[in-house]
Amino acid sequence: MLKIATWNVNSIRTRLHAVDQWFSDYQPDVVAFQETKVMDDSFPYDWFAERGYHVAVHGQKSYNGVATVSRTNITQPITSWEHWPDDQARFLQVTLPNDLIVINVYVPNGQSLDSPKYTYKLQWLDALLAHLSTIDMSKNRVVLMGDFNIAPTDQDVHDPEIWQDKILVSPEERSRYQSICALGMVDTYRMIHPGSPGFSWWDYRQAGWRRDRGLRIDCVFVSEHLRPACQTADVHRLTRGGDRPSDHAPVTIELIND
DNA sequence: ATGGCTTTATCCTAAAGA
Repeated sequence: MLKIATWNVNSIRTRLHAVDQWFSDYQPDVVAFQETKVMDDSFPYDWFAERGYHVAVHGQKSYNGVATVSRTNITQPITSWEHWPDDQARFLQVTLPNDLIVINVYVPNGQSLDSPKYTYKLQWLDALLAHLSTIDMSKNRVVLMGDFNIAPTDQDVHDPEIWQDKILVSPEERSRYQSICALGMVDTYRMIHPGSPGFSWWDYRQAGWRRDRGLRIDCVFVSEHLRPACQTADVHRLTRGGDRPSDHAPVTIELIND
């Protein structure tokens, strides 16, 4: 059994105490981090090496940054797309033993519907879709996970009226989310918990956590080929109530026969 | 109507996040 997680930590160096607590509790095998906010040469490699994890990073200064850690060896890291070069560190694909492809994404936030950052977000998602379309999801073992910055439906939003016409819930964003599914990828949390909100993010402001005003924007997809192997998916929301927490909680799946 | 909180850096003010 393989324990796989995605977690937007909002600075890996500032959050190492929370990472330490959660790794001790859950003992994950593979973790995709987003918003590491650190250049590659300053990543806390030693912390992970001491605990038996291999590390692949794609970082940048101050903003963004993704990293994938695994108890097993990591090969074939890919950090950019030839068809759409991106100067922000938001994508990291690696291969694990048994030809398991693990794709870690930090989808742009977009800021607001009238912002140039929104245009960039939609273009970024189209580039991701172009990349995913080159992989046959019915034949390959693929995990796609990260902070998608999209609440796929109103079920994933604490108060859809408040979020009406805001970023993260627009038809254009949701359409691209559906396009990921149409390529043969399964939204694991929603498959296993069709009736639970499954919020993974709560605003630091307005007592968002205490009032449970959250969104489900962090997701683990598996390829159709892997669907039978995934029978467990969870949001580890208690991390959000810990000491100096990230505003995102880890989202996990467990794969059997691995 | 605005901002609330948290992090980083060109560090006490601004930008970005969602």
